[in-house]
Order: sequence, then structure tokens, then C-alpha cells
Amino acid sequence: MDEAMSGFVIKAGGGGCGNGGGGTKCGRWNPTTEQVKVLTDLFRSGLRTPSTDQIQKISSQLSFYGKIESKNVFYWFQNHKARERQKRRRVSVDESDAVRPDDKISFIKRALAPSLSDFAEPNQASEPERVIETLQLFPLNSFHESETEKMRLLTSECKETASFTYTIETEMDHPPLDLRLSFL
Amino acid sequence: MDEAMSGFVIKAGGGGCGNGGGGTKCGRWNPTTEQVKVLTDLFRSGLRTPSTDQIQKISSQLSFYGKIESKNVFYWFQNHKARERQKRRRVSVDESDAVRPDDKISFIKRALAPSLSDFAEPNQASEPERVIETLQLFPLNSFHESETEKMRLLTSECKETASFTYTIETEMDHPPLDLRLSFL
DNA sequence: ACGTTATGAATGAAGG
DNA sequence: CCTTCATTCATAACGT
Repeated sequence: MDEAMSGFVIKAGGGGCGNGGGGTKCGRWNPTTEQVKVLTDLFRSGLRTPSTDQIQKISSQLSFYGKIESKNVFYWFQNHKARERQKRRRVSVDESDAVRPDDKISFIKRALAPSLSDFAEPNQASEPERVIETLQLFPLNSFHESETEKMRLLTSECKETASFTYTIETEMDHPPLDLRLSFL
Repeated sequence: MDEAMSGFVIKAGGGGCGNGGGGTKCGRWNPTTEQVKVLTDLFRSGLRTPSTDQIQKISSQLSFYGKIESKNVFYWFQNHKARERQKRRRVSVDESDAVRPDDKISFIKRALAPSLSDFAEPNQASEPERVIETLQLFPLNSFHESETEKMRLLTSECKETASFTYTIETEMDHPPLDLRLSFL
């Protein structure tokens, strides 16, 4: 109903936002695929919290592909890092949880368990802040998965539903919370 | 034109989608009625933004009814809250437009309207501060500039950008354009 | 079969 | 850094 549907983004018409006209609504930055790819590549190269000058340089380079501002780069890294952690935490938790001990899948997983501890704790203090000096991008033909795609693959793992009942009543809030959940 | 969007399906194929008995198809989570009921119940009880722990507990409980992950619960609450608000806003707009003569309630409500942010008109003309573009003065000796400070430097408002040099979305097939990020 | 709706998922932008 | 809000994309579900 309320679909704006055909409004279509198309940036702000080539001029940016506040140019000349009246109150042109400055829509939010919509990164192009190339921009995303470069950013993702930088992230994968180990760059997590770029400094101000790095941000500006990245932004400058990326501006070739489309309108972009420094703050977009800044936000991108912040969000990407935060969500990477967030997702990882959630996935690991719900993987280890709610799986029956005698489930053969878990058995296999334990048997195959890779050195997960390598990536276990991205301790920031020990983060080497390793940025490769000459980073060749543009694979020209390689299509390697981005973080998002990887996350999707990881999280789409379907596990056996089973588990057991286990009372939910925690301290959600002090309010009434008279929930009688219909389990049992 | 949609080539920019690469939202291909996950398509579980043969990997990891061990649906436990139900005809559950991988892809996106489809909550069962019981799950929806519990979630709705929790929402009605006042829970709006569950913490991580709560999300995990809820997810664990709900996994009894079917496949579910923590992030599903997370998204569910996010969406539910957002859409609740969205509808509400739409209704309020609607009611301010169509006033029934015999409806005292709406009249009173309009009169009493605290207007949290009704007049949130982004008046740009009154902007007192002008951000200057030349900001890379001193990259030196600023140890650990706070993120907020960083943002202050990076933000450039919605002013005209000098990068509207080329047409947008016209031809994405542009040449390789070797971008080598050796600038960091 | 196809258009519409409902809703899961994602992410840019802030705030604290 | 963490959470939260708003907007949007994508798709299962549904009605015609």
C-alpha cells in the first residue's frame, strides 16, 4: 500500500543534495558494488578502524565510483566491524546451543573442528593493524564471497530442532510480565 | 539495471540444511504459529528490545517449535517494533487529515498533542555552522582522536559535493580502471 | 500465473 | 565500542 515502489533511488540526480534547489532530500548513501567491494577488501586485509587520513584517502579513491563522503567510509567500517562481531557471536551461540548431544552432526563437527581458536578472539589490543601497503584489487575475474555472503552461508545452517524445555522466565523487566508461555 | 543488486538466493543445496522432519525449506526463516504467538506475547508484555541474553533464551525456547536462530528473534523484534511505530505514525497522519465532526477524541488529542517531533522540519537555511572542506591540516600528533572528534572532522553536511562529474547509473560497464590502493 | 501484501533480512546513520 | 532507529531490499505467503 504504502509502497513508494517506483520512486527509485538513483542517488540525488547528479548533483548531490543541497545544490541550488530547495529542500532536496539528501537520501542516504547508497554504495555501488565497486565501492562495497573495495571496502570489503580493505576490511579483509585487516583494516578495521581507519584513521582520519586513511578515511579521507579511501573516500577520495572511492569517489570515482560514485558519490561518497568521508563519513560514509567511517560509518561503513564501524558498522561492518560491529556486525561482524555481532553475527559471529550470535551464530556461535546458537550453534553450540540447542543441539542434542547425541546428534551426529555435532559429533562430526567436533571431530572436524578446525582451529577455530585462531579466530576466536579478535582482541583489539593485539590487533596488528596490518594493512598491506600495496594492495592489488580488482581480481578481474575472481568472484570471491564477501563477508555478507559468508555470513549468510554460515547462518543458514539448519540445525536439528530439539533441545528441551527450559524455563524462559528471566528478568526481562520488572513490569508485569505475567507470561504464561504455552509450552508445557 | 538491476545488475547492481546481487541478492541471490542462498539456496541451501546440499549443505547443512538438515531439516528435522518438517518440510522446512532453507532460505529465510518462516516462523511457526506457535513461535509467532510467543513472540507476540512477549511483545505485548512490554518487551521491545531484548538483550542478547534474552534473545538467546527466547531462541532456545522457540527452537522447540522449529528451526530458529538468534538473529531471527533479533530481527523479529526490530521489525515488529519498527512497523508498529510506522503504522502508528501513518494512523496519526491519517487522523489529522480526516476528522470526523462527531469525534471528540481526535479533536482533543490534536489539541493536547505534545508534539514530540511533529515540527521536525529540517530547516537548512538556519544552519549556523559551515563546515569547511579543507580539513587535512594536521594528521600529526593527534593520538587517539575520539570517534566523535573524527566524525566532526569528517562530516561535511549535505553541501554540494565536487564529485558530480559523471553521470550516474548510465553505464556500469565502465572500463577496468585500475585502482590500486597503494595510497594508504 | 501473476500482482499484492506481509514480513524477514540487511544496512546506513546516529546516539550514548 | 555498543545499541538503536529508519529505510530499503527480497521473498514467502496469499488473493485474484
